[in-house]
Amino acid sequence: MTAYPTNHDIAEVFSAIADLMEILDEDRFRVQAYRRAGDVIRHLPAPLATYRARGELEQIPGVGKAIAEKIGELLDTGELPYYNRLREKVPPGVRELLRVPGIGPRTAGRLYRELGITSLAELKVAAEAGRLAALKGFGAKTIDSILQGISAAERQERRMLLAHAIDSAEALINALRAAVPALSQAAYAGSLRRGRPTVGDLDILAAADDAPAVVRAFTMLPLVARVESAGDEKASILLHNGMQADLIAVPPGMWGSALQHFTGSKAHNIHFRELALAQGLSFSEHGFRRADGTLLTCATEEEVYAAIGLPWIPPELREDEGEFEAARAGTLPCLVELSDIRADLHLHSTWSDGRADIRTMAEAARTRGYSHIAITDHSAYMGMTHGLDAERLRAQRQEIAALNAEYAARGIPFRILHGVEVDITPEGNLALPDDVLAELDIVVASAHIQLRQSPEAATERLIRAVRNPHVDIIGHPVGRMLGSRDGAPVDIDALAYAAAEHRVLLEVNSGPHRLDLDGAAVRRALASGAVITINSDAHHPDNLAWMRFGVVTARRGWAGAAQVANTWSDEALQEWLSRR
DNA sequence: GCCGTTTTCGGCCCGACTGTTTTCAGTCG
Repeated sequence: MTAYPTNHDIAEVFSAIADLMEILDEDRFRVQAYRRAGDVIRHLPAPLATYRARGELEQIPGVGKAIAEKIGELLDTGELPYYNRLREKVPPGVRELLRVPGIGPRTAGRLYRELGITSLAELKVAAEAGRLAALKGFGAKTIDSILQGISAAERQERRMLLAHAIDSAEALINALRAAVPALSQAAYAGSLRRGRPTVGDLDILAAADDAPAVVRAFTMLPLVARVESAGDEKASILLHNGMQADLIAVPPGMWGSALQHFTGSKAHNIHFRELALAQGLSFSEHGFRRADGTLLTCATEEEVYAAIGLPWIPPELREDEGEFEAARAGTLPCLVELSDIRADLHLHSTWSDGRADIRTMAEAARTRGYSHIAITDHSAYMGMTHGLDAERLRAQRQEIAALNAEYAARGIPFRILHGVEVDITPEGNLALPDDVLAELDIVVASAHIQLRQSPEAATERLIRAVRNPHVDIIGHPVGRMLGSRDGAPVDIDALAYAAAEHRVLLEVNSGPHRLDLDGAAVRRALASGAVITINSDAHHPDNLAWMRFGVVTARRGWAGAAQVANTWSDEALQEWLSRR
């Protein structure tokens, strides 16, 4: 473990504990407790060290006295004796057997105890040598499916980006609609509908009077490479592009309950069903089962939530992180919508590393109905070969002024703000002098290099930038790249307090690899009084469409339109910035 | 191990699908 155990590191320990306990067949509710703690910690907006410093560890849902103590041990020593004792009972390699689809904790435990298998490689050898057949209950089909599962696990199937998942899901739905004209409704659900930054598999829901026929048609689509399982209402398939997709088909009258069930999250559904049970209703994807055995079906999600006395909850909020309490109290937020967006305040052009000139980018923005944009090319700094210095910024200013004059002359209500994306050095200085920044309409300050800093250094770096009187936006604040690097361990609360005090906007960068800030951080930042801006960071006119991913991310952070500066008019933005 | 509009003790969501079974356990979402 690194010098600063990240939330991710610690979450991984608790997930591993849950897996090992489950393999050892320990109490399933204790297993569940560790698993939940791992999941919650993995998505926390601030470093665990920050929670502990404030004595707030036990306020984290799913973290009680015992787990809080273990977090403390991990933060202080990077070690956890309890975890080490488990690893002595079950070699860590046994855990990787769980990655094989179809192998769960019971099977993994038996493979270890009865055959001494302690890794994927050993499992493969044993399966190919026919040694698995010696186990009671292991028939030819089971062994065959394990062999297939091993190759799937070996392919290291990664979670896919939200943007790619949406493309595939929409293609799949279109294909299904074409194959089944009688389809009354079809939609994607799951983590994709909740807008998570990455998605493990596609969950497709379809409604038709003859549901089994829809399942059959689904499994026969040309996009399908292999059928994993198929019944009367569900099927699981592998697409040629490597993605896995699940379908649920229901009669139209059950659309609401099925959509709710299949959208999740798991934690949200468990909480929902507990609330239903408290009212004498047992809920499943088929509807509500009353105490007398009768079934209450729901054609819409609104009916599902209404049945237990709640308003409809937007999918982006369904993580069991307070949405039920807010729904009951009538305080659910009115979330920002893509149609609220009037500006994009972080765009590049061929003046630095963009692929289109300023006019092209501006016209793309006008096509989207925006009223203003900011052109924010890179400052000259280490590694940025085409970055702008003071002289080129002045030349760029003239080009933008000419374009604005042209729009005004043609009576077009559209304005281009002249900005820059200036680098924040590791110490928190800016790569351009103050007098140059003072000439610009708007300044985005971003860190691009040396992101592996201590929590203190990473936070101080950004806060120093916030305190610069010319900085208006902190771009992609933590600097994560999905699938390749974690973000800097920034204390979001501290950053947001400073941003609120100095009237600096925190960015939700909509780039499919970034989505930074993420939803949890947005929520935390808004709670601290900060205002955000959702920007595409487009380097090509097509990239302006990324805005939808940023909006979904902000919605996951409970953001309303008023808290998003690029939903404001140009005049309102100017007034807000000028009052710094 | 966590948690509280039934509870500080006694609960902890629900059902489809599969394979190998004569009635069900394991896995998955």
